[in-house]
Amino acid sequence: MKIYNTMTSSKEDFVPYDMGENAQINMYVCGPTVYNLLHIGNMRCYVVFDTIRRYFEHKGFLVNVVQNFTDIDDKIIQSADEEGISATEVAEKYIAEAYTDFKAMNILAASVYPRVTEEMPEIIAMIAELIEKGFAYESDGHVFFDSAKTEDYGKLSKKNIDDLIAGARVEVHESKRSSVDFVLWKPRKTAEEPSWASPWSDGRPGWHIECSAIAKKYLGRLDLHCGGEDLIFPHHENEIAQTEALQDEPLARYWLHNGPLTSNGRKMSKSLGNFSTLREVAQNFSHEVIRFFLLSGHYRMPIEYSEELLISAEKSLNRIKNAYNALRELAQEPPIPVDMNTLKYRLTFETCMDDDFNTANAIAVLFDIVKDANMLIRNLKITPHLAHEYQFVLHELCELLGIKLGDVQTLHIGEEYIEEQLRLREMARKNKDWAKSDEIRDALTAQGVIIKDTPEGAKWTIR
RNA sequence: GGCGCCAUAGCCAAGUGGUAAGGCAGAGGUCUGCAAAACCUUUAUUCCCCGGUUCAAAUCCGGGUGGUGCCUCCA
Repeated sequence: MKIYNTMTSSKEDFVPYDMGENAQINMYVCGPTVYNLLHIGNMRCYVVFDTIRRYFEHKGFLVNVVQNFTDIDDKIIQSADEEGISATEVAEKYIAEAYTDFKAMNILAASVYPRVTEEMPEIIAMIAELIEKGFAYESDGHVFFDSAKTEDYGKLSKKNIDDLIAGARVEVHESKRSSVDFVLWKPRKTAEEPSWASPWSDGRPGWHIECSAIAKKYLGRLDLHCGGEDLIFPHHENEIAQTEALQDEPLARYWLHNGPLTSNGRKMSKSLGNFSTLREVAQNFSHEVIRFFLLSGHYRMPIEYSEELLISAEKSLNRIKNAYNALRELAQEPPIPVDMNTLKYRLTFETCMDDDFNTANAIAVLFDIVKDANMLIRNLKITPHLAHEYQFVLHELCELLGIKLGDVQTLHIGEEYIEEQLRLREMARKNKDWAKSDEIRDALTAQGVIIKDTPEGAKWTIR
């Protein structure tokens, strides 16, 4: 299995710490700051790493996933002011919304979702240790990490300290020794602001230290550290500096970063304002379509978002669903499991995924299955057992990508109503009243019911 | 200014040395009352441009051009 490691800028063979039977691998995913609904660009990260997690599980690993929630931060305090509620209430609210979105996107639950506000003892202890060992200094209630004390600061993002100092675009905080130093602890600005007691001031942690402390507490040794590529610098670089100042082992063996979702060529972000929340997109497209869309390109490449491209993705996924439904109607449970005829698809699928999780190629394999199955059906070469086998492999490989095929979606009209309308349409068709027949069909189509006329009569499926 | 990444058909997108996957859209045909779904045929002599290496380059090297990401106590 080859994985692209940002640290070495190359694809490497995956070698976990634990190599035994039922080996466990530790995976840390940088989670969201909860001050708003997640947008579809945020979602890409969670979908990508959920897919990777599923694939590791398929390979027989027990995957221990830890994903944090940053539940205290300037933006949360700002949202609280705007919404007239407390920072805690803002965080609670958007954590609940995030769980709803994760579930809707069929993202498997992490082992634990630690919250920054509940990890203060660990965070404060880690800062204290950094000061004690000379890697951090206190100044006026602040604590800063002293970048000059590390030997290889910048190794992940391939930056060097001199360039960073030369390129500094923002006025350096008066208490900092160097523009490259970053904050570990900062005092509260107002008495109302949420704060925690510490040896340095009543305040709260900087953004980077939380992930280091949480990863250390819940995972110890990390096989994989994952996040969006915009986190490489400074966030992940700083995590490395903090953690590796206190231990000999690297913070993580493999660093995985997903590419951005773009809108009109620019990274979708809250600051640019060019974002669509998942909720907004989900009004027009199913979550399966959104997930399929997000996996249609390689995870490290940018993906352009537009309604038009979602429509294209929807049609593509429908091709798979149509074949799946056709197979399901023909399928019959085999007495013994067989995969002689479909083993080749599994093997090709795995070859694609083994190559740095190439979901674009893996999806092409799904279309191979669809093409071959459709041809067998068309040429009446399919047996009930073979139909079952094809249906099974299609379902299983889609499931590996987290894409649901078989689930009936919510309809706003009842089945009895549909059946009744179809009876009326059948009568109209017998009388060759095509206008009436088409009118009924169009009405049902508008409500999301697709009618298909077959020799055995009309059949319906949900769009 | 520093450090990266990207450029493949109308659109999206794989492809890191051996002669351009896949999907969407389009065209023609089969099936159908018409549709839907499906099947068949068709759609890049060529991968941003210019040089170079090689028997062989979309792939490697050099130089351009265009786009974009990061360089904050932003996330």
